Amino acid sequence: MVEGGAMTDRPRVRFAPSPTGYLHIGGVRTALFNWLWAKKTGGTFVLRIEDTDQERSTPENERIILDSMRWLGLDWAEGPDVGGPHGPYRQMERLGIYQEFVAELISKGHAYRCTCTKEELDAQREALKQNDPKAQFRYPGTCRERTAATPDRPFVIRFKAPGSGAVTYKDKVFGEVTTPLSTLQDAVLVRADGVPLYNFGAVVDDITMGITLVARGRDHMINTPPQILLYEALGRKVPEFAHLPMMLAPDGSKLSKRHGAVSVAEYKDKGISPAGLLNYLVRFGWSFGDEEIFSLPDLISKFDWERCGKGDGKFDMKKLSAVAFEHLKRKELTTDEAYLAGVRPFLEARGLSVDDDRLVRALPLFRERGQTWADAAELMDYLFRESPVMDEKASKKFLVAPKADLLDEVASLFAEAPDFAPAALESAFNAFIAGKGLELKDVAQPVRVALTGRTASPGLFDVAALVGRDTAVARLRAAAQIARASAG
RNA sequence: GGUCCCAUCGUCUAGCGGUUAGGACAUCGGCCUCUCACGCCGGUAACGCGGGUUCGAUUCCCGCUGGGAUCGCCA
Repeated sequence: MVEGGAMTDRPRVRFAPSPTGYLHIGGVRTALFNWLWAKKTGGTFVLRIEDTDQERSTPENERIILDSMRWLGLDWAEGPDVGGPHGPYRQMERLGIYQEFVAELISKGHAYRCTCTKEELDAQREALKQNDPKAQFRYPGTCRERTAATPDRPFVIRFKAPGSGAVTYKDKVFGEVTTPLSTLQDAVLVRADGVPLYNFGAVVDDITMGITLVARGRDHMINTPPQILLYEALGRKVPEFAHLPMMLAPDGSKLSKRHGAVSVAEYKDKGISPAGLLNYLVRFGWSFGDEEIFSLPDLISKFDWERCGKGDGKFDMKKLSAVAFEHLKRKELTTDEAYLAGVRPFLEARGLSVDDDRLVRALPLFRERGQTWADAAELMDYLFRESPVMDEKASKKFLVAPKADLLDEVASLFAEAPDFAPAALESAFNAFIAGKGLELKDVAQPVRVALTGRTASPGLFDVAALVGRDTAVARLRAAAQIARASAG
C-alpha cells in the first residue's frame, strides 16, 4: 500500500464531500481554499467521496457535485473519476483498507470489538436523561475488556479512549488549540457491517492518501482531537490542520435552503459567473488589505493561511451580486469569449436566435447593465427578436397619437441616413430635431420605446445601429401605427 | 449543562500599542445624462461591557456578556 507523501514534499490537500445532496456553497469555500493552496504551492488537490452514509448517499448526488466542481473550475489531480495512485477515491470502495487499520488498532490495544447494540445504548442514554437531564451520556465501556476475536453477536469497533491528558495542535488559522481528553469517550470507529464512521474513515484515508494538510470548516474543529488520537495510536504522522470560520445565514443561523440558494447549481442558474462566485466566497474568512476583486491567478499567488480571519460571517446575496457584477464588467476578468459563453445559454433559454456578430457588438453596451448573465439576457432580449416585446405601460405613455408623425419621420430619416453608424446617426438626428425646434430629450423616449419596447436601454443610436437599419426602420413604422391607433 | 471557538459600521473586512479607525456592499444626498445603467463627488454608520498592563489601548492579559460549533453506529 502506498502511504504518506513520501515521494514529494509538496502539500497534499483534499476536499471530501459527502454525496448526500448538492454541492453546498459553504463546501465550495472549503474546496476553494484547499484548491488555492494546492495551486499556490504546486501541491496536489485530491477529491474524495465520503459515501459511507448509505442512507443518504447517491451516485446522482456525486455526479451533481462533480459537475458543480467542474463548472467552478476547481479541478482535481486525483479523484473518483480520474483515479490516481492512492485510490480508490470513494470510501465505500475502500472497505478493505479500513479493515487493515482496524486490525492494527486492535493488535496494538487501541480498539476493541463491542457487541452493545444501538438500541441498548439508546435506552441507557434515555434512562440517564430521565434521571438527570443535564448529564452527559458516555459509553460505559461494557465491552472494553472483551477478548473474543469473533463475538457471537454482531459487533462494532470502538476506540479505546485515553480518558485523561490533553491534545494540543497548532491550527494554521486559529493558532494553538488545547482540548482535555477527559470528556472523550470510546467512539465507534466501524459499524457492524464494516463501514467506517467519519472520524475513522477520514483519518485512514488522509493517512493512505498522504494528506499533509487538512483544511475544513470550523464545524469540524471538535473532531480534530479524536482524530489526532487516532493518528497517534496508529503511529502515523499527524497532518497540519486549518479550520475555516463558518459561513452563516443573514440572521446568524446555519445557512440552509430556508435562506435562499445554498446550492452551487442555483447560482449557476441565476447567471452568476464562477469566478465571481469564487471571488465572493474567498473574501469569507480571507482578505488581502483593501483589495476586493481578484482574478483566479491573482488569488493563487496571494492566498495564504496567515491572512485568514477567525470570525464567522454572514452570507449576503447583495454583495455576492456586486462582486459577480464587477467580474462581468471588467474585460480583464471576463473576456469577451467567456462572457459570450456565459450569457448565451440564458439567451437561448429565452427562445432567442442568437446572432454571434451582433452579440459581440452588443457586449460593451450591456456588460455594465446586467448584474448577472440572466439579467443581461433579459436586457438584450429585443436585439434578437423580429419585433420587441412591447411593454404596455411604455407603449401607452410614449406611443401616443401626437407622436405618430414624428415616428414616421424618424423612420424615414433612418431609412435615408447615408451612414448608419451611431455617431453619424446621432448628428443626422440632431440636425433633424433642431430643424423642428425640438430637443433630444423631447423625442428620445418614443423612439426608444419604438426600438426596444421599453423605456430603458443603452443609447438610442447604439441600439439602432445594433439592430440594423431595416429592423430599426420597421420598428419605428410599426410604432407609428400603434401611436396612430391609440386613443387620442 | 460539558468541551472547543469567536467578537471593528446593517454586511464582508483593513488594523498586528499612538490612525481624523480605512475600504467594499447596502443605504441616503448630488453630479453626469436621450432613458436605464456605468462612472464620479459627498453624507449617515463600528471598536459589546468591566477590570487590569502601559506614558498611551480597537490592538496585550483576565472576567463578564453575546454568538457559534459539538456532545450519534451523520458527515
